[in-house]
Formats: sequence, structure tokens, C-alpha cells
Amino acid sequence: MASLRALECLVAVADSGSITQAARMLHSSQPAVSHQLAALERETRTALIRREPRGVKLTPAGRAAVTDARRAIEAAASAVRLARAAGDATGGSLRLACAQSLTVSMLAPVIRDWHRRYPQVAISLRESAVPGELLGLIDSDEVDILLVPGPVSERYTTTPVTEEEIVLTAPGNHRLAQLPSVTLNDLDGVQLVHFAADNGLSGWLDRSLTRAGVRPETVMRTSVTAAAPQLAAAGLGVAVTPISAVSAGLPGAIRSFSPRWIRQLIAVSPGALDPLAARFVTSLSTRGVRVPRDVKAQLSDSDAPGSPK
Amino acid sequence: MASLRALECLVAVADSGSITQAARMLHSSQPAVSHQLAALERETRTALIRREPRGVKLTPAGRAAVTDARRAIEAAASAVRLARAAGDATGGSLRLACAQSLTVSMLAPVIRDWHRRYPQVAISLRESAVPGELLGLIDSDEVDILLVPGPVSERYTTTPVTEEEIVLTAPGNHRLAQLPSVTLNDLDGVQLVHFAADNGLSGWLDRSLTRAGVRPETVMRTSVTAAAPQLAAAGLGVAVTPISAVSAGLPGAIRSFSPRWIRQLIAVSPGALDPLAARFVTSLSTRGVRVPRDVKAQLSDSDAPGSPK
DNA sequence: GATCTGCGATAGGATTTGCGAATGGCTTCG
DNA sequence: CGAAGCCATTCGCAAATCCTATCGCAGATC
Repeated sequence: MASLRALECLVAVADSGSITQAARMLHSSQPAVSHQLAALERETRTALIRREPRGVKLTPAGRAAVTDARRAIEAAASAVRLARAAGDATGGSLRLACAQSLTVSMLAPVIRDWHRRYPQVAISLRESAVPGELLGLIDSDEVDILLVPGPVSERYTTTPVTEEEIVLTAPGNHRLAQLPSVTLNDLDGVQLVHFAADNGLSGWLDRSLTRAGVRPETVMRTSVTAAAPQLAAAGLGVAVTPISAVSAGLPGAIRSFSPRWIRQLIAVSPGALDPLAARFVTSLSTRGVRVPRDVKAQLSDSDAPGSPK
Repeated sequence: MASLRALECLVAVADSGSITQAARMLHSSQPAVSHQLAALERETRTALIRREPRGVKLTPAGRAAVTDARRAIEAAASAVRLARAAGDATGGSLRLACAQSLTVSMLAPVIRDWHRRYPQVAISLRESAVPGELLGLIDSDEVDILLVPGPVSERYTTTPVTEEEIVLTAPGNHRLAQLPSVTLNDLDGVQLVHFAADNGLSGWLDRSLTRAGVRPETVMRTSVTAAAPQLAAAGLGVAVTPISAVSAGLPGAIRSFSPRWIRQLIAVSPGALDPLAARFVTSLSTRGVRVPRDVKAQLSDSDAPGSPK
């Protein structure tokens, strides 16, 4: 295989019309360039340049080679340039996957930011509601970062991204709306706006309730996460959702659990985070989960964080 | 600059998912590949692969690099392939120039042959009637082969291609048509179908006549070389042209000069002929100037070749 | 017409690079 | 717990690369 160095020499000679000047251009010596050209001619088994007393000219064979030689040099330079760009997180491609419920509240704004700030970074996103499927994407190296509610199996390397609170939504005149905060046990027997089976929160909510030993009464199921608080506030009952699912101006009551019910959101990656992925996770962390001001206002008082299970 | 070898290693590793297998694929040893990758990572200042116990995976940076790495390898291979093709005359580009009058009779058929036989060879052709301009194309390296009637200045390297006879054309009942062959002196005072100034043969013919001290009477001038014999045969007078300008079935007499008047056609090239050019010149030589059978038949007798000046 | 100048090829020696065998650490599999 | 697979590292050697110096050649110069 021809060495890139030799092709560089050929191009430089083609551009300068002289081996000596080409050497200067390449910060090398004249015999070195001469030697490289000789090697290239040995490989192609053809004269590429015509030696003349006043410099050199390309032969037809040399002309034929020099075009692709330029291409090769440019492509090689581009390869390391792209790699370097990916290294300092200003370029490259990033393949994301996340639990469906996180797309709107977490990923979308950050992805939009990145598209604006680093247009050279190509971000792709896959979603799923099935945890096993998501982790499979990591195993099969189809994805660089996976965002899911934690925890996951120990064998994956994870990075905590942020946390979001689980809150209760109810009509303003609901019994539970009168309390400053509620406990999980308060949910026993209440009418609950649940999630449809194709929504990832469905299984998660069932597991959480079962673990706590409370049995609410499911009055309906919705596939749309953000619809649950709306339906609850409309009078159907109560809803239990991540706070990100509560939209601003909700006409109902929003209450924290006591103790606070926090869901960890983690980034799963194959091996250590590479620079590009690390920077993206940092972006996610610092931005966190956006909570509308008026929603936050309803959750003023109770302090001690913790997990209810 | 990244070496091609390193890029090859990256590609092989990307394809095989393992350094060891990549080494096998490259007919190399595992440490060699490992070393090349390390060098590449040193240059890009980024991890390109993720070392895992069960082989390696590309990092986003590695993915970003591998595409252009492939391009670079392919382009480099293509460069030597093209050069080699030009070397054995099966590819490349050939820039021709010729005296206008030679295009139809000499070049066109051979170019057509080459287009059919070596479609990979791109042939370009420039024409001119001004000898100085043509030789300038050689000087400025704009042309690989120049085809002109000889001789030219000693400082050019030339290759004889073929020769063509200069013949006289006249109406069948013309005085000169009664002779088996004519001499240059016979042209003194005859009515001559001459060439327009933009035809290269014009100056040549004038010089030839002046040198011989004969002064025919110009009855008309045409720009179209092949028209001169036609006009002469039609009764206007006589014409003096290369035999290639005489088309088949001409309704008139065609006579050799005595001694034979031969015009050398030579190929001028910058320096020695490279393989592609050499082969083309050979094609020109072996094909020679096509003379229609019936035209040749009229030139039966006289033998001794020579030049009249 | 003798000399000078610029260019490319060649020779020789120092340096660098590239490579392969051997080794060790690590993980997974049986 | 041993075997096997994979990668990094070390070490020594061979080859390629490069540089300095020199030669040969053909125009350019005066």
C-alpha cells in the first residue's frame, strides 16, 4: 500500500512543479521527497514525473494519480479531524435511547439546545417502554447513552443524571387535597387514574403500590402520561406521576408525598463515558427536569427527601 | 499526519470487532495493530475504541473517524490503480494537439479506435493552424503529444509517426494529367487552387513553392483542405495536397511528383514518450494514413522516394 | 566560451518507525 | 479452579525514513 507520505509528496510536487520546492513546502529535505517519489514509482511501476533540468512535470500517469492522492490526503486529515471533534464534543454522532416518558420533559429541550450549539453533532434517539429492550440496545452496542429511571442491574456502568419527584394530583376539593402532603398509605382505596399497559409508567406504578401494600381503585387508564394529571384534576380521582408530567396551570391540587418520593434518572453507558457522551450527560444534569413555576409553588413546605418504599 | 496503516487498522478493527481478528485480517500480529491504534489515538487525542474483555467496540469518536478512514484507503488504492492503468496504457488521460489538417485523416480514426478499445483513456484534442502556437502547448506542458508535419526545432524530442505523399490533382484533360508524373517545375505558371490563410497548408505550400522558385497562378483559395482536389478536378486548375486530402472516387487525375514528394508527420513530446503516449503514437504509426484504393491505383509507377526541395 | 546557478540523483550514516515473539493481566467459560 | 480468548506492554531486530554531503547536468550569465 502506498504510504500517505508518498502521496503528499506527489501532490506537493504537482503543485510546485519542483521537488526542491515541494520539499520546502513539506518541511522536509529534497532527497527525502525524491526518495518518496521513487518509491511511489516503484509501486506503480510507472514514471509519474518527468525529470527536467528546470524542475519536474507530471506524466499522464502522474496526473491520473494526483487527483485521488489529494482525495486520500484530505480524507485522512478529515478522519482525524472528525475524531478530534468528537473527542472535544464539538462533532461526531451520539446515539441515544430513553424510556418513552422521558423524551418530552428531559431529552427534547437538551437535544434542541445541542442542535443549535453543536450543529456538527448528529444526535439520534430511540425510545421504548420496555426496560429489557432498552438495556439490550446497550448490550448490542447500538446506543451510546441510555436514559432510564434507576436502578438497573449492577453489571452496567451508570451515571446519575438527575432526580425527579413523584407527586400526587387531585381535584381541588378532593379529600387528599386538604392535606399539606400525603403518604403512600393514603392511596389505599382512592380512585386512581392509571396508565395503559403500553405506557412504561404502568408497570412501575403497579410495582410501587404493591410493594407499599396499598390498593387503590383504578377508574381508568390512559396511554398519554401528561393526560393523567389532567384527568385527575378534572374530577376523576387522583393521579401519581413524575412531576414532569404535570403541565403548568393545572386546575387542581398538587401534593408531595411524605416522605418525599424521588425517582432517580440515570444514564447507562457501555463502559466509561467517552467525552462526547459525558458532556451530554452533564448537559442533562445541569438542566435537570424543568418544573413550571406555579407547579413548584404548590409544593412549598415539606423538606426531608427520601424514598417511600 | 496519520499513517494509512493506522487507518487500515482502525477500519479492520471496526469491521471485525476485535484487534486480534483485525490483525489476522491484515496479515499482521496483534501487538502491531494495537500499537497502530494507540498511535492513532495519540494523534487524535481521543479514545477511538473501547477495550472490553470480549473484543473492542468503537467509541463515537471512532465511528466518526472510520468513515473517512475508509475513504482515504480507497482513494489511495485508487491513486496507484489509476497510475498503473496509465502506465500500461489502459487508462488515464492523454492530451493531444495537432495541426488542423491532420484531424480527419489521421487522428479521428485512431481516437475512435481507442475510445472503443480503451474506454478508460480520456483523450482530449486541441487543434491549431499556427505552428508556433502548437509548439507553445508543448512548452507550457498543456499537451502530451503534438502531431505536426516535420521538421520542427531541434530542441524538441520528436518521434517519426508516418509519412504521407504530396500529390497533384488536376482535371482529366489537363496538360499535366497526360504525364505519368510531374516535377515541381511543371507548376510554374499553372492555375492553382490554393488555400485560405486560415488553413495551415496555405503557408506551407507558399514556402514550398518559393523555395523551388516556381510561381503558379492562384485562381482561388479554399479553407477546406479536402475541397481543393475536388475544385481542381472540376476544372479550375490543379491542386497540391497531401494525399489524405484526396477522397475516393475523385473525378480527375492524381499524379505523384518526381522525385516523390514526401511529408513527414512527427509526434512532438515533452521529454521521452511515456508508455501511454508511446502506445498512442504506435497506433498512429501502424495505421498510417488511410489512402483509398482507387486513389492509390492512380499512383502506380514511379519508385524512388525523395524530397523535392 | 568559461563560469555560475539551480535542480535532481546518489551515497552513507544516524534516527525513527514498524514489526514480531514473549509475557502478563484480565475476563469468561467449562 | 483451570483453560481459553483478548488486549497491553516489553524487548530486540530489521526496515524504512530522513538528513548531510556530494555529484552530474543543463541553462543562464557575463
